Amino acid sequence: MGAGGQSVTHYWLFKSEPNAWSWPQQVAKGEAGEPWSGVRNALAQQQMKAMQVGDLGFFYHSNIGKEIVGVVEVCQAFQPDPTDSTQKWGLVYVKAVKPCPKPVTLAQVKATPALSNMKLVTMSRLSVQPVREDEWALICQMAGFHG
DNA sequence: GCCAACGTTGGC
DNA sequence: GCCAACGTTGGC
Repeated sequence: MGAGGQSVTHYWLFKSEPNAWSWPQQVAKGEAGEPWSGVRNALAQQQMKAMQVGDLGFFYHSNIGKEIVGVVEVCQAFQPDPTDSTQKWGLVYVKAVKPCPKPVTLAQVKATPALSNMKLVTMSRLSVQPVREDEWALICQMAGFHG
């Protein structure tokens, strides 16, 4: 990638309460993926607008678990959210890529100085967040991924 | 179950 | 257009 600079993969983090939508449910959707509907926050919305097919994201369980449990890939770009009658909000589709061999907990993230600027720490209520490339690489290591 | 953070709403 | 009140999210 990189030639022309427009196919660079960007990294994200999607939060979900496992009560409402869990990693196993996401995995069960397979290649078809799942519309990430219901986001009603302008900042989170901006992130989804900026996403491109092929971008990767962490799947984070909020409230219960409080850990990054897997990796998802954006498989459909930003489009209107059919659950929104005001036509104001949109969504992207994400599909499960792989589970984390070792889930990375919020406590671990907070205990890691290099991750202390993550939105997960500094803007804990933002449900869709950008992740820097160096943060992505480090968390992948911590999660037990190689390469 | 509590509380802090923060976005949204509505009165002025 | 400001700001107080309120609701929601999410960590603890």
